[in-house]
Amino acid sequence: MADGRGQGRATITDVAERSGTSIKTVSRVFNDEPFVRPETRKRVLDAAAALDYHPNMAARSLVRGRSFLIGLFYENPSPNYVVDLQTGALDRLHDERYRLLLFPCESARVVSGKLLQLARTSGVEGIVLAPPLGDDPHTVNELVEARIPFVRIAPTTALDASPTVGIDDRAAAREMTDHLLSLGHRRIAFVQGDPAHPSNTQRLESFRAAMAAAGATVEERLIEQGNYTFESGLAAGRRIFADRQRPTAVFAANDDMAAGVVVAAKEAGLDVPGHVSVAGFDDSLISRVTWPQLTTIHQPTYDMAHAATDALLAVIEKRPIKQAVRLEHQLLVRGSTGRTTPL
Amino acid sequence: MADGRGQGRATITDVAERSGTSIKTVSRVFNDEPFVRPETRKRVLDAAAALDYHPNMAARSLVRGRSFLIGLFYENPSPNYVVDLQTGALDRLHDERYRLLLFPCESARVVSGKLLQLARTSGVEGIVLAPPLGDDPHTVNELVEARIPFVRIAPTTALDASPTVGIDDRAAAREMTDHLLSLGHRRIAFVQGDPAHPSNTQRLESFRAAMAAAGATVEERLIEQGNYTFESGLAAGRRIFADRQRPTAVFAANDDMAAGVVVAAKEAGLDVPGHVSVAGFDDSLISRVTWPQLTTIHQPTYDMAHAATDALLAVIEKRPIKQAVRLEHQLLVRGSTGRTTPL
DNA sequence: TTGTAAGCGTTATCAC
DNA sequence: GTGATAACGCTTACAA
Repeated sequence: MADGRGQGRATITDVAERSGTSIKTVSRVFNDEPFVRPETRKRVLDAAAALDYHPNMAARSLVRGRSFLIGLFYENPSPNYVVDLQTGALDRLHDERYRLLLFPCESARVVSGKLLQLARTSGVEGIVLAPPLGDDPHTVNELVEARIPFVRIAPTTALDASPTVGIDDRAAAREMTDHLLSLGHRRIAFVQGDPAHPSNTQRLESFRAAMAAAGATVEERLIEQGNYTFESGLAAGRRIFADRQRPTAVFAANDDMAAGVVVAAKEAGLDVPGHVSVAGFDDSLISRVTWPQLTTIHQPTYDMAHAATDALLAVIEKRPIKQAVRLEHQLLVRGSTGRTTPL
Repeated sequence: MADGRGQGRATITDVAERSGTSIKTVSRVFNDEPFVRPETRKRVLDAAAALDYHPNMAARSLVRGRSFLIGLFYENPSPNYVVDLQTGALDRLHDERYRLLLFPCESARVVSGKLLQLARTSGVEGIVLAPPLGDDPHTVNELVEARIPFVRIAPTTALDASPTVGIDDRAAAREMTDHLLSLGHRRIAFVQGDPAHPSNTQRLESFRAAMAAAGATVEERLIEQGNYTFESGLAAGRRIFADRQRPTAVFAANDDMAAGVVVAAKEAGLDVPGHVSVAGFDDSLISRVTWPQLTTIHQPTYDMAHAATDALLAVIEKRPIKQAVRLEHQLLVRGSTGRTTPL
């Protein structure tokens, strides 16, 4: 309005003119700086409102040398998990000046070596790495060397390379295994996710340890391979149940795969949990959608993302931080596990 | 490096110096402008690579008066749908300079009147409105008046207020109803989502019309209310099956609710589809996770988001556009529907 | 308590 | 083909 450019939004100069002050004063008002007389402040605010003025983020970013952009990198194929993650981060960012940029790394769109480059190009000030990205040594090294602030969710390696937020995966897997053992199961199958994914390995190892502690034998042919998707769980379940010596329980490293196992069981004419118990991990939405609902481990994904974002902002703003935040998990016993009924 | 500021990223000036050219030339190279001799271009590129130079988005945005930010507004509570939406938009933006900003509007975080303000504050250049946001007349009016480019996915009202992308909801609902009718069902329940959500209304109306056309009676007590969530479908299913005169088929306005209905059926000791058929809408991941898998309508959510984003970029860049893009839907007959077996 | 002036890293104008 | 130089809208010394 003040200048002829019809389309143009009002600038700080327009507000200064209209309020009869200087741009510096307007700037002060919009940055909540002290030393502005209340009435001056009001004049500025009124003018701004009348002009529908909003500070130009680009200009602000430029002069401060900051982008106010946070990158969330994830490669989890479960939409439930992803949305929890996003919501946690977004909620923490609410009311902050920061914006969230999404970097879905599925389908190798982002190869290991590319992450840093992507971060650079997009100009993010900091990064939240969701599992399993936080366990890629190459990526972690690059990030450390580039001195880009980053926080990892549920990493299992190089724990001091960055602040971390997570749960106790081993304890959780042990609790689940103990739960199955306590129901009388001895022949238990395990469906793992990506074996290169350390948290998966932790769950598997903890499963083995708990089995050993109970004097139960882990049969290697019952350790199946999946990749965290529902489909991979379905395939694994089919293989498991094709065996004559089928297990009486299956523990999958996440809910999506466990849901697949449940469907495979149904296909094979097996009742869950009558003929076979199935346990998952994550407490994602899908665990409540199967029938029966899945016994699982509640992972506070939302809270972890929230806490991770919180920690990231602290790093960026050079506030004191906690290097490792450990959140509570919870064993949720639902309908998919029970005592075995002989066929 | 060129300047003493240790942390600072290389700037266009650094590249110019190192390559023995001027900043204008560097700018030309990075904007693919013509009139740069190949060897000069190479010198610039080499210098940039050596300096790990990346153009500063803030400066670029400032001088061009553009933010390169696109806003995706949605309020759908289904993570599967949301992720499809995001992925479609993100994939279209890939390789473009634009970035995607997420605006989840659930839980009334964004009230109707606030959307415009949010868009202004965040400086987005354009907006993709996912259903049901595109049917809020207030929002649509505001956006039109503010002259902010926006595209709506699957709106049902004010179709010429903006470019739109969608499927033929009425035809889809009719096909599904006909499918159920063809299986011999006559007493069919319908679980609707938010009644204020026109696409829901369209589905319901089309259901009524198809029923009427087949001479089947729609029983009002069998029109149940949900809100698109799994839980609401579960609740609706429980109410439906509590009735002595239960229907032989249930048509839910989306998959999440249909999945809830399936679980309610199981709770009631009913076999699906033996005792009751259940149909959904969307072909979201959840439809493949239930057992049996859901008969549903494939909504190309990913493609719609992709096309909507594509249209939005066209609007922003003032390229010619198609005002209405209609994508194909598909009836997917899976295990959850079949002929009724008398109890 | 308020204002002036100097940049921030680009792109755009217009000479050369 | 190429290069000075002026914006872009804002924050931040530094004055007043």
